[in-house]
Amino acid sequence: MTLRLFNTLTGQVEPLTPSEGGVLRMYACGPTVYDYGHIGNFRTFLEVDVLRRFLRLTGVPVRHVMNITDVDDKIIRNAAAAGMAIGAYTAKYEQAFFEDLDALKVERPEVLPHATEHIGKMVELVQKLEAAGAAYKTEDGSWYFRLSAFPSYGKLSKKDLSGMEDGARVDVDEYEKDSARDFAVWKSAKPGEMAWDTAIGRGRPGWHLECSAMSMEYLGESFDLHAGGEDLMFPHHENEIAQSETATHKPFARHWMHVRFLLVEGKKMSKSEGNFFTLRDLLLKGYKASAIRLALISVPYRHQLNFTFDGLTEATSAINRLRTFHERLKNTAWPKSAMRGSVGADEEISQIIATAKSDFFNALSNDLNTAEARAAVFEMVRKINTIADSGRLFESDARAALAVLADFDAVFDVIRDDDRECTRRALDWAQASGRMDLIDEGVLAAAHLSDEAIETLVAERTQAKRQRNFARADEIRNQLASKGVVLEDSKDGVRWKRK
RNA sequence: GGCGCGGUACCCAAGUGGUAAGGGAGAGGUCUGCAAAACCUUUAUGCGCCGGUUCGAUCCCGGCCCGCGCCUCCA
Repeated sequence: MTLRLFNTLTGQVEPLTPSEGGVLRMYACGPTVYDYGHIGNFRTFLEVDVLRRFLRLTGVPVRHVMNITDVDDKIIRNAAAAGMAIGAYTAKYEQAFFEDLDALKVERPEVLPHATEHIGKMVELVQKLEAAGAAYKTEDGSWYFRLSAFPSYGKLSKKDLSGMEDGARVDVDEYEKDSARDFAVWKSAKPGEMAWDTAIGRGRPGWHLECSAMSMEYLGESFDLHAGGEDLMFPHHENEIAQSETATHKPFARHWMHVRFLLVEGKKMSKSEGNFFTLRDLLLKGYKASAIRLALISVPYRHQLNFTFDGLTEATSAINRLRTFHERLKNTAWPKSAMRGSVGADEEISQIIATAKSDFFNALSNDLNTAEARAAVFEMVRKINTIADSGRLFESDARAALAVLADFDAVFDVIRDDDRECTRRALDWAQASGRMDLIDEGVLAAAHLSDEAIETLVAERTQAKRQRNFARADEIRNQLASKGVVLEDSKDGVRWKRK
C-alpha cells in the first residue's frame, strides 16, 4: 500500500516513497517559540503527525526532522518586553509547545534541532553561497541572497517574478539591497541584540537559512519530503529551495506538502476578531484534547477547515461512540467461535470487517483522506453493533473488528482516554501562571470530583435501586450528571463515564 | 490586479460521467422503573446560478455570483 500524496512542486498527487535506504526522510517547519501555540499551528503539526503515523502503519520507517526556531525578531522583542533572557524565554515556550503536542498526542519527530545550536552550519552555507556569487554583504553587515542567481525561483509557488523584479515597493530599511526581492540570509545585530561572532561577521541567521541548513544537516542535500503550513510556501520554502539548490547544485526536497489554514467560526483566526484560541484556552473551557485532535484532523489537510465549537461537540460525540464500541468489543464475553453453527453469518461479518479495513487504508493512501477513513470505520461500528445486538457476534469477529479499530487508532489516536489528565495539567498550568480567569467553572467542579467519590455515589444509587427507591436513585444520577458524569445501567451493572 | 482553493441536507463533511459516504443534531420506534448506551426508521428527485458537451453531469467545458487563501519572515 503506497501513499499517494499531493506534491505542491508538480501540482499532482504522486506516490511518496523513500528514495534510498528504505527510510523516508522528511522535514517539517517547526515552531518559533515566542508564545503559546494556537490551534492553527497545531492543525499543521497534527496533519504531519497523521502522515508519519500512516507511513509507519504501512511499513515505511520515517526520519522526521522538525526545527525549533529559538532566535528571531519576535523572540528578541518579546523577551525584552518580558524582561527575560532569550534562552530562558524560549525554553519556557518550547516546553509549553511540547506539552501541547503531548496533549494532542502528536508524536515526537526523530530529530529536533535548535537554530541556535547550528549557527556554524548556517555560516558555512552563506559562505558557499558567496563563493557561488549568490550572496553578498551589505554595509550594515547583513547578508542577502541574490535572487537573480537562481533563475527557477518561484517554481514551488508558481510565481513569475520577472515582471516585478525591481518594483516600486522598496523597503526603506533595506535600501542597501541590490534588488528589492533579495532576501536576508544573515542579519547584522543591533546593539544589545543576541548575536554570534562568526567568519561572516557578527549577527544572527535569517529564518529561511535555518531550515535549509538544518534539514540538509540531518537528511542530506536531497531528501524525500518537506512539509509546512500553506503560508510558508512563499516566500519561506521558495527561499529554502533557492539557497539550498544554489549551494549544492542538487534538487532539495522531492516532494512538498502544504497544509491549508483553518478558519475559526467562519473567519480567519485573529486576536482582533476574538476567535484566536490556544490549546490551553480550549482545554480550560472544558473541551477534550481528544476532541480537538479529531476535529483538527477530520477534514483532509488540503481543505480549509472551519473550526467551530459545534464541531468540537460533534467530535466529542463521535469519540464517545468509538470508545463505547471499543469497550463493548473488548469487555463482552462473546461466544467462542467453535460454537458457531451457521457458516453464512460468518461470511457476512468477515466481509464487513475486511471492507472497513481496505476502505480505511485506501482512503488514507489517497492523499490522506481522513474524512473517508473515518467514515469507513464508523460504518463498521454501526454494522457490527447491529450484529452484536442480534447475538450473532463471536469472539473471533470481535477480535478482527478490534484489529481494524487498532489500525484506525494507530493514526487517529483518540480511543485511549487521557483527556482528564490533559485537562488536569492545563488546570495546573493556569493556577501556576495566574490564568484562573480562563477556567470554566464546570471544568473545575468536575476536576474536583474524584473517581472514589463517584464510585461511592454509584454504589449508594445501586442500593437505592435495589430497594426500588427510584427517587433517591434519580437524585444521585442527576447530581452526578450536573458534574459531567453519565451513568448507564446495563445487565452487567452500572457503567459511568465522564462526559 | 496576479496566482490558487472552495460553494453538497439543520450543522460538519466525503464522493463519483449513470443518478448522493460518514458524523452530529432533530423526529418516531425497540430496550429500560425512568434514563443512558445500542439498534431500527426517518431528514438532499437534490449537490451556488446559467449555458454547453454527452444516451446520461453534482462530477467535464464556458460564463456569472458568493466565500476564502497567498502575493514584505502568520502554521
